[in-house]
Amino acid sequence: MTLRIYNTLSGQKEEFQPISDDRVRMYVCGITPYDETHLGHARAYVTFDVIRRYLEYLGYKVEHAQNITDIDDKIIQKSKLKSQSCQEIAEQYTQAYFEVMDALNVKRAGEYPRATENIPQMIKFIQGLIDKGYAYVVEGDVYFEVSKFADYGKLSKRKLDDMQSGARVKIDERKKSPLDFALWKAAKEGEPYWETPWGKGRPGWHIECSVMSSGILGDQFDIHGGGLDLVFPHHENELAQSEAFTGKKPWVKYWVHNGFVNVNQQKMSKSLGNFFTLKDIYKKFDPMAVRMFLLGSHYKSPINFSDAQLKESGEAFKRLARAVKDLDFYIENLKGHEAEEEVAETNDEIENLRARFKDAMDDDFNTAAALAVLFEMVSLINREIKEQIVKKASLLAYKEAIVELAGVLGLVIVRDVGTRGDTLGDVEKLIEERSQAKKNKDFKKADEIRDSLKERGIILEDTPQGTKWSKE
RNA sequence: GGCGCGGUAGCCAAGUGGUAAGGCAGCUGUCUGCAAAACAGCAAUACGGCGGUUCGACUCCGCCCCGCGCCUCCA
Repeated sequence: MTLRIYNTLSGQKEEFQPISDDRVRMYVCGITPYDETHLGHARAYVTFDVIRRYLEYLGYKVEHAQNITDIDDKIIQKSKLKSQSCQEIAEQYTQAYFEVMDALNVKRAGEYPRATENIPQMIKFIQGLIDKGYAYVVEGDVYFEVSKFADYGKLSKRKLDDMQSGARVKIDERKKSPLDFALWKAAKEGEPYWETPWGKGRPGWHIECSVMSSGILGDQFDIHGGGLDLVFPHHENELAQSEAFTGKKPWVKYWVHNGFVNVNQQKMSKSLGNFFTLKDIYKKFDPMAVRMFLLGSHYKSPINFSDAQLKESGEAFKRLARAVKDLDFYIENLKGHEAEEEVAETNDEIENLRARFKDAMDDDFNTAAALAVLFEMVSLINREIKEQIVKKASLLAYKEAIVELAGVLGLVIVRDVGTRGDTLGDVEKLIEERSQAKKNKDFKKADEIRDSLKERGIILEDTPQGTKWSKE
């Protein structure tokens, strides 16, 4: 099977064929850093992180760029509120963003272009649109004239007439059409501005993505992504600008959009005030529980956030992580070697599971189905350990496979168990003491040791091969 | 009004024209000094409603009901 991706532009799943054979150029709409990163953002960036990881797994070289909108109304507002420069505000929240994303194991993009660092290119781009007759200047503002671009609406499947009748926006009389959108905004008193041929001002929202994506990835590239809420107007407008400017179609081959995170069946959003920041969520839950939660359903479906859901995802993650810890333990402690046929059989099983994992991911990145394959592997491993039909060689092979596939989903299932020598030695000494106590049938003492370690977050489990310990 | 998404066991969630993955929770058993984990098994006889097409639909078609989103800054 080959990879198929749902393309918003065509409204269908399409076979994925990048513009050049061995590399994929992907642009993801990034954040406007004026507030804390919340779960909704996590959904978007985990989605594209998985897409990137899977493409890399398939052997593509992925060029991944993600913008940072470091100048905009919200930032200006916040800057006034906190008496800090826009730059400071943007920088602060950008760093906060990286922190919470790192915890989620989201790979950093190759480039993070900032709007304010690309102003000359934007001016050139806008001037080009004016020269070609797609844009006009009104009192220092520059607008894109939607009616000049025949394909307008093709991404979001809207007709100009439908929109006009339904528009609830207050109409700016200076614009030729209410749908015309700002490429450039004239500066207001006290706002940051840049000099341009048409006066002082700052960029509109959409222009940066057109300019920066093509600046880094070229006039045409493979994947452009973001949340479903960006389809209109943001991406529709970007598309119009870019294709109008270069005359090349399609600007973007595959448009990919992720669904929302809901709270009590409502979209999590800033304006509703029902958003949960990752920083706060991490106080109660492991970031991997969050990742698991996001991976548990298809990236386009709405998902409902609740503590109970995250807890459940955390439990599921633990089952996965435990399986790997167990593998380590038994690789270390299981005596003897298995027959060659057994190893061959293990490799067959792994091949089969790997193929099914790939089938799932090939179907528009079906992480929920891929995860199911991972859990089947866990069951298989646990059963074979229990029945003692596998030994070291098979266990090593299983471990390699499960870490590999979990890695494609960005799940970190192998973790440092605390390598500080003294702590480790201390724990092992206590375990030894407890084993002695158990031998002497001094269960009271044995339980005390187990309880005291539990208070330190260390769980003991007895097995026929000895006592296993792990951190919670 | 326009466009779009969803309604699968107690909960979450894949999926298929021929009687349904996986996870969480529950119950029983095995193992254990006890536990934990794991394993085995059980239970829900799970596919919004009504019609239609078909030998056969949860899966296709039509209508309806319910929930949600976008159309305005938003991942």
